[in-house]
Amino acid sequence: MAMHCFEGMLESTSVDIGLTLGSGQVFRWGRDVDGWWKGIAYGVVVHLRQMGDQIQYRASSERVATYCGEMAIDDFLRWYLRLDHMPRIRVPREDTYLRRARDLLKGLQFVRQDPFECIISYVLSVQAHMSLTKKRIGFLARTLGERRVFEGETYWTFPGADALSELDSGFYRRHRFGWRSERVAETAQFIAGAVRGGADLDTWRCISDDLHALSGSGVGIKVARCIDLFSLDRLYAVPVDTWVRKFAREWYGVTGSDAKICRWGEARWGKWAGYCNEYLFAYYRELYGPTLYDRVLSFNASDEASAVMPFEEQV
DNA sequence: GGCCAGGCGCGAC
DNA sequence: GTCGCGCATGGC
Repeated sequence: MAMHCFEGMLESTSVDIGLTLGSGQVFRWGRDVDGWWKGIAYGVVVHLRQMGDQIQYRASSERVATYCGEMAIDDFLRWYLRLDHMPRIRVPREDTYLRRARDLLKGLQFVRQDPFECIISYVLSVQAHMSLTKKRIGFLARTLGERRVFEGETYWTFPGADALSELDSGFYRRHRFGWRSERVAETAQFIAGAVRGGADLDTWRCISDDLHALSGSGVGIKVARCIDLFSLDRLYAVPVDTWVRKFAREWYGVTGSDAKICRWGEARWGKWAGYCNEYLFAYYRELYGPTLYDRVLSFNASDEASAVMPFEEQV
């Protein structure tokens, strides 16, 4: 059961691992007390540590299957962390907030999340604190995912669409997912039906767009933009959440519906609007919300498996 | 104990 | 197309 460790080094002149993995875009990464960032993505356990311009890695597999095909682990990590892509964001001279935010958060990159995991995660995140969302995602992984033991710690992969689609909304209700229950169940089933035989990036984009158009999926404008930005290479997307509403109003005098703020941001910043919005979002939250230090709790990979498995109904 | 969370969906206009 | 409101749950 214990897995071999594949190690190596990656060049990274522009990406900051802590800013990236601690930004809140991913739910299954954490920083351990030993200084390593630990997580599981695409079914592979990965440990990362930044050492200046280099990133040291340890991984549980040397091959990784993605929607872009199978990759060697170092190619995968360069792709996943988007190490070769850090666009130079041009800031209008008068936009002092964005300039400050960009200078402070230079190195925050968008990870290429697994689209299915990203969709389910953000459907679950609706009107819930990140800590609770993380718990729910972790619960799904422990009950339906595959067990991976790496370096003495237990991890669980995120379940596939076929596994998740076996659950009905009653299961989620019983496990106190609230009104997200019907939406997660419907969405998982929709995706399971749509990805038979695999899906590439274009297919995932169509699936996400369809879910957004489909009422009851739980994919509204905000969740759709998160999926776009964090897993579908649509780096122009501007997700509008409670923090974005605040900085839009207080710093730019923009008010109104989320859709209106979204259009404003995407029109204002153009091609790389996702970066601009994320810099401002993270900067504002750092000033007025929980800081990065507060949010990055010590890592706990080895949560006990749930005593109640989904198909062992205990009433 | 009240307020809020990386909002969505539905029914009125 | 846009606005207002109800919604389950748990953290703080």
